[in-house]
Amino acid sequence: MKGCVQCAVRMNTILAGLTPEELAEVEELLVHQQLKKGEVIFCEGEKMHGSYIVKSGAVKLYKRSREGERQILRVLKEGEIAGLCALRAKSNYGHTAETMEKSILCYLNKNKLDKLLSLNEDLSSKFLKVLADEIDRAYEKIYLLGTKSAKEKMANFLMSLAAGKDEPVEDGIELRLAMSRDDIADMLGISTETAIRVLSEFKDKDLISGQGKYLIIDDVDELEKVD
Amino acid sequence: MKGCVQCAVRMNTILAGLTPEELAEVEELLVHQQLKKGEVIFCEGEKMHGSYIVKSGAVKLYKRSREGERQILRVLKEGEIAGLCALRAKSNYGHTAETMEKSILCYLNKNKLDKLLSLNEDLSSKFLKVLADEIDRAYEKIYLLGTKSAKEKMANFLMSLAAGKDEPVEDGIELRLAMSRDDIADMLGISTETAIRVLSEFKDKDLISGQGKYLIIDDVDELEKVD
DNA sequence: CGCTATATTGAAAGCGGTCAATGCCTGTGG
DNA sequence: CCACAGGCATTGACCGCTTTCAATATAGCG
Repeated sequence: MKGCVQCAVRMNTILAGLTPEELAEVEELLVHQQLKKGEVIFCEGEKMHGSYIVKSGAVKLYKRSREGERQILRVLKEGEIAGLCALRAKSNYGHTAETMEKSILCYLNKNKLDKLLSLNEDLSSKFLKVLADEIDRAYEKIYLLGTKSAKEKMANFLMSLAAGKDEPVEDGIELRLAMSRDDIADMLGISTETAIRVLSEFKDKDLISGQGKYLIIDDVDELEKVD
Repeated sequence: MKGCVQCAVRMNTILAGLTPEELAEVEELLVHQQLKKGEVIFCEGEKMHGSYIVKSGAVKLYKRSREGERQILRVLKEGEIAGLCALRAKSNYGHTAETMEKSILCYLNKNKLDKLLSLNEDLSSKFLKVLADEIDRAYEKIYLLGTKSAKEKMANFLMSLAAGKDEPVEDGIELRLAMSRDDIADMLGISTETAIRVLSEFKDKDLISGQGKYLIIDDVDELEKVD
């Protein structure tokens, strides 16, 4: 468990910045979990019991219909939190969370989280910012899904991945997609085939190159103008 | 200004439940505004300065692209809050807010709101719940936009309006849409013509009746099963 | 009472989805 | 080490839903 506190301090999570006493408190609240790729952390409709800080790896949040249609709502990376709905009054998870690769998570029990929040107003303030940021991100996604074509969605997706990198490789921006074509399609609200076709078209037009999970953006300017 | 405090108490807002002293505090923070239909409260990209509680009327939040495509993110009714992004670190509104009818708003300056939040942990807790609820709502919308057909979106929209009413009129549920076909289309991420055509089809199939802003859901069960 | 915005309908074109076949890549067992 | 199975990626053909463009109809408003 000591490791959890260590990681809370080192990591760029909302828990960073707590006082030593608070961390001692936190120590009792955190539970480490190591999960393999493809494991379900919690499931839509399941009774809600807490949140999970992603310490390493990646987690996708999604909803699925009875017919199997799936929409990926969000991909969480290191330092982000799954199950924020633990802060709500309602008591069931509204979506499913699943690891996309081997991941380490810190579990925060809801009751203890609530207690911690009521003790520490600075932590509340941080959570408010995290939630408000998440709303903004969600609004942006609603906008993209509601108004953009498949090509525009894909271009936007590739550029959002590129935004993380500040080291433009010699000729372009190198990306490694940590997900399948299927996942990409379900993030963008298009079919897998369309996703693949759009990528192929981008390659034909020399906007991108590479293959499989390793892609290179060769022409950012043109990608921005896709139409 | 006294009226603001009165309304804060009476209204079902997050400000309800504050102690008398806190309300006295709030009194200085609130500013009333009466706006006509179609007035812009704040604009995407504009420097952020505060939030607005909707006291009466309705407010739509939307984003718009350079080409004029518009996506309505959310419609706020009495008691809800526009400009929640005031809680974030970033300093610009991420979307535009505009009244959909004559509305009364209470303005909450950001700095004072922050102060109030730091003074009152219960208020922080309420805001956390409001924000978490909003995230859930946004996720649901992402799911609908990403996976559903025009008909399904419309059916879902009509039923969500019906959900507010508990008095099923003799033969069906009476709805009065407080918005144009254009607005509906931009909420669902479809074209105006498609929105109208879907409504016409529903009428042909006797799922709904009525015209203009007054519609009646005649067959909820069938509407739920729409394709 | 005309004017302008909104609502409605038609026809044609295009984007994206579905179905189907094939290729590719990896892990596994013989 | 190789063959094979299963999953993922890719491409083609075709179809249907949505959009777009255009023409009216209708309604709210000054």
